[in-house]
Amino acid sequence: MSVVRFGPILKRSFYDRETSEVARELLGKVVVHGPTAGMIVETEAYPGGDDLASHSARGLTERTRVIFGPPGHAYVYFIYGMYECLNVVVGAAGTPGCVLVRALEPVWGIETMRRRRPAARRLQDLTAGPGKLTLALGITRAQYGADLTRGSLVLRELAEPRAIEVDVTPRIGISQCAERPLRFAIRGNRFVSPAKF
DNA sequence: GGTAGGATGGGCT
DNA sequence: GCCCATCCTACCC
Repeated sequence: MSVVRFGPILKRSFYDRETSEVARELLGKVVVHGPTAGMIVETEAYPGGDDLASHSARGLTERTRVIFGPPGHAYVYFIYGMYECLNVVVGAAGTPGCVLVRALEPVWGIETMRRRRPAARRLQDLTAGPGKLTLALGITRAQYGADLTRGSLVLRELAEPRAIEVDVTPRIGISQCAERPLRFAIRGNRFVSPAKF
C-alpha cells in the first residue's frame, strides 16, 4: 500500500450501463465515506431479471425499492442478523441492477478503520469482505439510497489509476444461479476476500 | 496451515 | 418457519 491521491467523483453516466460492465469497471475506483476510504478490488454483478440470486428478481418491495430507481445510488442491506453489505445501483430507472462491493484495499483513515474492526488482527483482514468493509468505513442502512455522486458517501477515480488484470469467477455465497461468471477481482491483489477460487 | 459450528434478526413463502 | 450476497472463534493438524 502506498500514498494515494483521489481523482474526480464518478458521474452518474458511469453507472448507466450493463451491470457486469459496471462491476468490472468499478475495480480500481475508490469508495470514500467521511474520513475513511478504500480502493475496490472485488465486485459481483446482480443484474436482476431472470437472475434469481438478485434481490430484485422477486420484484419491487420496500427493501429493493432503490434497485429499481435511478443509477448511482447506494443499496445497503442487512444480512445474517449482524452485517450490512454495500451495493451500487446501475442501469436506468425502472430497470433493476446493482453491483455488490465485496472487498477494498484500505487507502485512507486506516487508524479509524482499525478502531472499528478490532477483530481484524492484520491489515489484510480489515476490508477483505462485504461485511468487513462496511464496518470499517462506517456504512450502515442509514446510507440506504444515498446519492453516490455527492454527499459524504461517494465513489471517485484514483488520480493515477494502476494497470490491472481481472479475474472472472462465479459469485460467492449464493445457491441460485451459482455458476454464472459475475464476480470480478483484481488479479493478485492481497485484499481480495479469502473465499477460494 | 486448515475448517466446523454458532451468532443473530429481517424478509418473504 | 426457513433462508440467507457473513464473520469470528475454537480447535485441529
